Amino acid sequence: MNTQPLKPPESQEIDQQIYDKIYRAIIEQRLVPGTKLGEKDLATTFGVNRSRIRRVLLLLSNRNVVELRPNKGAFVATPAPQETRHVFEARRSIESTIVTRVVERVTNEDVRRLEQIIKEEGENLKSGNRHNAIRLSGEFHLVLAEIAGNHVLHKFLEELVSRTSLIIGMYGTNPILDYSKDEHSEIVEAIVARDRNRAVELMDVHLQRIEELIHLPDQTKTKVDFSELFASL
Amino acid sequence: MNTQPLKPPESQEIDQQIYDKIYRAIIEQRLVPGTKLGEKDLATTFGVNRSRIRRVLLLLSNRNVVELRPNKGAFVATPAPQETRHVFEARRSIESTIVTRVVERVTNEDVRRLEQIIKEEGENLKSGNRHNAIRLSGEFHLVLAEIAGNHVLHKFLEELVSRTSLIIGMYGTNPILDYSKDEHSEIVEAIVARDRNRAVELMDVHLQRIEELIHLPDQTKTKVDFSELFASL
DNA sequence: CTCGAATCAATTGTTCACAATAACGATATT
DNA sequence: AATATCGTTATTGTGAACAATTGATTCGAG
Repeated sequence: MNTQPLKPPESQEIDQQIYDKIYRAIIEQRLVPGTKLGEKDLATTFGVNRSRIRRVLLLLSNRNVVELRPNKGAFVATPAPQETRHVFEARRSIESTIVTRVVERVTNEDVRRLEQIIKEEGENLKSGNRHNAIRLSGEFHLVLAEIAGNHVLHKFLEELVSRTSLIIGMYGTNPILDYSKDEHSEIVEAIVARDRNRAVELMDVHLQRIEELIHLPDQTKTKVDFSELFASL
Repeated sequence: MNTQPLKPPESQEIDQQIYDKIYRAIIEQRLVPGTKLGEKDLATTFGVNRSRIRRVLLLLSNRNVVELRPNKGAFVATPAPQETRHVFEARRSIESTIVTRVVERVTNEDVRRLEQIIKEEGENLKSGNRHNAIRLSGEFHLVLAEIAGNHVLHKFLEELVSRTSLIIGMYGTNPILDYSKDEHSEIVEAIVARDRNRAVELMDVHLQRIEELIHLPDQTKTKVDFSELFASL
C-alpha cells in the first residue's frame, strides 16, 4: 500500500514532526523542567534550519510546554507551584464534561481501546519503563476526549495533560502512577455500565488524588526572611 | 508618574501589541471571516518587518482566530458549522466552573466592574455601535473568568469567546446581542445573591440561547452530491 | 469565440549573513 | 582574596536577498 510517487513532505508536516518529538520528550520526562533547548543543537540533530526550530519553539511556548526567555533561549517549562490548582481545576471541569459525553457515545471498540491502554500502563509500570507509563497514563485521558468527540475540549486537555506531566516532574511524589491504572479501570467500568454519575465522580476523585500527591515545595523555604534568619547568629 | 528613562519597548511587547490589534479587529468583526491578511500590507501598516508579522500570524492561527493556508497566505478564520457545537459545549463546561468560583470569591468592587460593562453594553447597543457592543458582550464573560482567579480557564475562555465571535459573524442572527445585556444582568444578580445554582443555571441557559440563535447553513446546500444531482439531467 | 499554454507579476516561504545580547574567563585593582 | 573591568566567544534575534508558488494576463491555436 501507499505506492504513491513519493510526495515530498509539506513544510508544515516537518514542523509538526519536530514539534511532536520535542513535545513527547518533554511529557515523557526525558527532558526535565529547566533544561535548555539550544536552537543550534536542535537544528543539527533534526537536520533542519534554525528558523524552523524557532518556529516550533514559539508554538511550544504558546502552549506552556516551553518557556522562552528573551535573549536567553528556550527552556523546558518550569511551572510555578500555584499553577497546580488552576490546572487541576480546569481538568476537573473539562473532564467531567468529557466523561459525560463518553458515557453517551462509547462503543465496544472504544472500550477495547481504553482497556488496551490500561493494560500497557500496567505492563510498563511493572517493567519499570517509567517514560512509557507516564505517557500512557496521560493518553488514557486524551483517548477519552477523543471518544467524547469534541475537538475543542480535546485540544485543551492536551495542553492540560502536558502541564500536569511537567508539574509531576517537578513536584510529584512516586506513588502517583501506582494507583492510576486501577482508577482508570474503575472509570472504564462505570462507563461500560453507562453510570454517568459514578463515572464523573470517579474521574473527579482520581484527579483530586493526583493533585494531593503533588508535594508543593515548602512555602517557608522560598519566603526566607534573611533578617530574621540571621538575627540570632 | 512613570518618568522612567524611556525604556525601549521589548521585542516581545511589539509582537503583543500587533497581535492584540489584529485580534481585536477580528473579534469586533471589523475584519470579517475569510478576509485575506496579506503580510506585506500588515507589515507596512504596522511599520515593521514582514517576519514579525509572520510570527504574529502563526500565533493567531494557533488560536484558531486566523487560518494559515500554505502558499496562499493568512485569512480571518472561517469556522465550520460543526465547530459551533464543540465551542459551546466547551464554554458551558468551563463557564459553569467559572461562575461557581465567582460566587465564592466575588467582591463589591468586582460587582461594580461587571455592572459597568453591562451598562456600556446597553449604551453601545442603543447607539448602534455594534463593534463595541460585540466586544463588551464577550468582555463580560472574560471578566468573570478573571474574578474566578484561574489563569488557565481564563486563557481557554479567551479563545472560545473569540471563536464565538467568528461563528456569530458567519452564521449569527441579529437578535443575539439584544437579550445578552439583560441575561448578563440576571447572572450578576444571582452572583450577588450568592445563589450558585441559579447563577450556573442562568449562564447555561444564556449560552444555550445564543447557540440556538446561530443559524447554521442548510446542510443540503454544502453536501450536494453532484453525480446524483445530475444523473437525471 | 473558447480553450489552453506560456509568460509575468505579486506574494509567500526559506536561507543566510549580520547585529545585539549574554555568558565566560582572564587580567587587573583594591 | 574578593571584586571589577575588559575582551572573547557563543547564542539569540533581525533583516534583507533569494527561491518557490500562486494566479492573472496575454497570446495563439483550433
